Amino acid sequence: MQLYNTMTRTKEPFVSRVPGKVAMYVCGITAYDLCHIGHARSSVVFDVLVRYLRHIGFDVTFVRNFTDVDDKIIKKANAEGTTSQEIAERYIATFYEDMDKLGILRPNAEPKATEYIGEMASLAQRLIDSGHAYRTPSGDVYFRVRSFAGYGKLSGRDVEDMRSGARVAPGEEKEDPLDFALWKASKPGEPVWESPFGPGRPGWHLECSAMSEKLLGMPIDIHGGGQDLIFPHHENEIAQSEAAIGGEFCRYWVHNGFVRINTEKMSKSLGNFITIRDIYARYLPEVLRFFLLSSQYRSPLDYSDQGLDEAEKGIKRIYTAKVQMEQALARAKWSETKLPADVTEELSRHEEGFTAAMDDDLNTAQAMGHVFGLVRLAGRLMEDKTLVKSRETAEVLRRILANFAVWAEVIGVFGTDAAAFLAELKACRLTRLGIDATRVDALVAERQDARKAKDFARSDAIRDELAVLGVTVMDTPTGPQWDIA
RNA sequence: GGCGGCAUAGCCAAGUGGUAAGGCAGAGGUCUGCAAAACCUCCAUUCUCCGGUUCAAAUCCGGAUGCCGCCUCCA
Repeated sequence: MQLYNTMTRTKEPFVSRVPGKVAMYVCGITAYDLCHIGHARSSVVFDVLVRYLRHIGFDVTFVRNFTDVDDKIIKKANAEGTTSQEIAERYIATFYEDMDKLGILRPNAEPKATEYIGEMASLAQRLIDSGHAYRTPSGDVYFRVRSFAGYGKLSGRDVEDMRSGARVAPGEEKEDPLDFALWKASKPGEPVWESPFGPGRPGWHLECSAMSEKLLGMPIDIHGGGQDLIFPHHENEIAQSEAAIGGEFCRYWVHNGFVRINTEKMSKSLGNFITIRDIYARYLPEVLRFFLLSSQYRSPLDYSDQGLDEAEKGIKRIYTAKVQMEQALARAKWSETKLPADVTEELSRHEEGFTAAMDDDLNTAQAMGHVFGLVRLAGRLMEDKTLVKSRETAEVLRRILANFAVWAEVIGVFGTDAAAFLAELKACRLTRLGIDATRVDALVAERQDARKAKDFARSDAIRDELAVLGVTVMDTPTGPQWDIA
């Protein structure tokens, strides 16, 4: 497959370092607050990448960390009069609740920074020994940015340009304003660990370097995260790791685009974020997942209720088609009517199209187009009163359902039982729209009585009444059914 | 100020040289007592604007305008 590599700014054929195996590391969350839709997007994108790599035959070892020691965690802990550990545990728990519902697979390893303090300290020591880092009188350890020739290669920055930037103020004991902390000397009210350079805590960037080296080995194949991590976080990781190991740290850098709100980046600091829970209060998790996959992962994605409504309709249509196909296949007797030749052609076109789209830098938006292509094809066959009875149609429908099952595994959408999903969706929408199901049932029953009595004026009046409530009634061979308009 | 990205129909969104996927909404039709779902048909001679390269450009180059991101914690 082709993957866009931030390092080279081009799509490249993905070739793993060890044939058949992929070592992948994604920056996880700093556990100090509820996750927002931006976290959801990042999680879904890399979840799909892992699923797809496995689908095409790779043995993927996927590591995603939790940052559980950090300024923001400490600040919150002190504000609440509790420990960093308690704060981190609380938000790791909410992370799992939100992400499990979104269908995010658990990684092979989920290291916490605090579990790898020793590895971090020893990495810092190696950098000191090789002259890439230095201690300050107060006990901090800084990375000497100018000692690493490749600094800036990921983010496309030039060290000289950055140095002249007026906004970089020199730290008290830094040799150079660009240097960044590997170890911070202990301060009152902060968690503290012993180290060869005295008591303190690790700097943020160090954990990913230390943990990926320990858990995956160097170089790793894929390193992922949001675009906002490119600088300084990933740039600093490269500097630390490559200075320490004297070789390449990571082969493919993959970054997802932002979720925006009113065309502005959604972020904690801007305060314009919507939590995943806010969405779950109104929409099914699968609707959110479908929405997040409706555009290519590198493009910005504008959040809107309208976008979620459209995603909801789209996914409903797919599940409705699944139910209809299952029903059509329940037939006992089949005819030998032949299908037009172009049916198989179209089927193959969408099957190949889906794979080609996913192969092309995980183009889920395009892949989804092929899903709908098959939905339409199935609908066309089932609509035709002659073809629907054909044995060949049954074969095509089975093949479409089989494709859907495989694809559902890959993108993590429309894989659950169709009837159950539609029932859940209906319940969700009833709540969201404030519709009283009991009252609707009563009206529908009353209308059915009127219909049996051929009192169509009365039956239509009730239909109108239901329409005002936002409900449409469908008369089926097995009796009336209703749904939200 | 430095670096980078994006601009496709009413809305969302694919498409990186060969003549505009898909979804939502909308219009007409089939079906239906009426509807709904589903299906069929229609819905961008055109891709922000201006130049250029080419037999051929939404796609490449130059310029303009607008929006966004990174340069500080951030998925």
